[in-house]
Amino acid sequence: MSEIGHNSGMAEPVQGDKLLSLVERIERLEEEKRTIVEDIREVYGEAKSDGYDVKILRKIVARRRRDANEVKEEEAIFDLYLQSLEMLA
Amino acid sequence: MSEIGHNSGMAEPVQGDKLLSLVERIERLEEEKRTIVEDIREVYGEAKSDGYDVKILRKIVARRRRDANEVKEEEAIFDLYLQSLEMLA
Amino acid sequence: MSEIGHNSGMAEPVQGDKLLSLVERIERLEEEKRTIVEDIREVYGEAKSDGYDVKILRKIVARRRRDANEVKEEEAIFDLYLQSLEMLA
Amino acid sequence: MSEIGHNSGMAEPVQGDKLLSLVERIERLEEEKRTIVEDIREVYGEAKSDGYDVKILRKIVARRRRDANEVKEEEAIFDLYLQSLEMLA
DNA sequence: GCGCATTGATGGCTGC
DNA sequence: GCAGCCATCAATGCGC
Repeated sequence: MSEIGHNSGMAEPVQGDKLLSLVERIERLEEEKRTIVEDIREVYGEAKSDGYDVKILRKIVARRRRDANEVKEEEAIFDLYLQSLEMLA
Repeated sequence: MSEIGHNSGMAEPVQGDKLLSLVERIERLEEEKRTIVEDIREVYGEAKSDGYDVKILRKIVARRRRDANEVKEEEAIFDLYLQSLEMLA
Repeated sequence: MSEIGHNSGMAEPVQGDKLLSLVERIERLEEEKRTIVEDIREVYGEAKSDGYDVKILRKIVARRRRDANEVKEEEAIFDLYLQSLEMLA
Repeated sequence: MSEIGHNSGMAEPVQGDKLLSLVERIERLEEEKRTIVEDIREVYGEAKSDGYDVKILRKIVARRRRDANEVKEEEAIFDLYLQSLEMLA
């Protein structure tokens, strides 16, 4: 077989383009990501012109993110307990 | 004035919510970004199940990105040279 | 044990000073680094007084560095491909 | 004149090599810098094998650096005051 | 004082 | 499953 990628199935159309397709999907997504990142930067820029201290603002956002994660963490543990209890029931 | 942020203009409604508004816009964008990042991971995962070597695939993507950047870079340098020359004119 | 750091061996003299020793070695190296960085800045300064456009000069240096890295990169990718092929053998 | 760089003086030997010379001096210094950076990394690695928490260690070093800078800062201000006083003397 | 370039830190991925 | 590595992202410092 001339393709890289094991291709365990049989009889596939356009199979040779799979790699290119994957690459292009990734590149498309990376492009979107880049856009978002720029948008975020712009919001920080706007905050700055509003007189906010960007560095502190970043810390606030990071803190809230961390707090949110901790909440999820707690819930995950809580769920684990629940499951454990259910197993014993 | 009781607000952080200099607020050089006058008579703004809901002005105290500006900070919160900024934070929430950022958080919204970060959420979108997280989604994209997950999508990218999924595509790599799909590539893997197709039998592609993810590590190499990443290198390929990185390489193409670098090539594209290089083109831009070249143009930037070219422009710089032009500017330098104009200064001497 | 009263020390931070596990210290799995036995019978060490001055063992409590290990942390300080590490910190000081790092600081010494950082000092050296700072010197080098200043030297580099000075060379750019000299270039500037010679009439060279520092911004462009930096680009040139960066470019040469990148080219060198690219060679290494190519070799790395080449090796990766080899590995992938060996796995299929 | 065929050189970039104004070269305001006169009659210089090897003048065309000035650019290359500058670039090479910079590259030499960057190489040294890279070595130092590696050395620093190694010390952190050693600290790690000694059981120290690298992240915290970095914070300690950063803190001490900051403190040292602040001392210098103070001294600089102090010197400024001195100068000011001398001017009035 | 701002923007840019470098440098340091964090988090995810890979290989043992 | 965890440690080491790499890539990304924030932060500091410099030059204009």
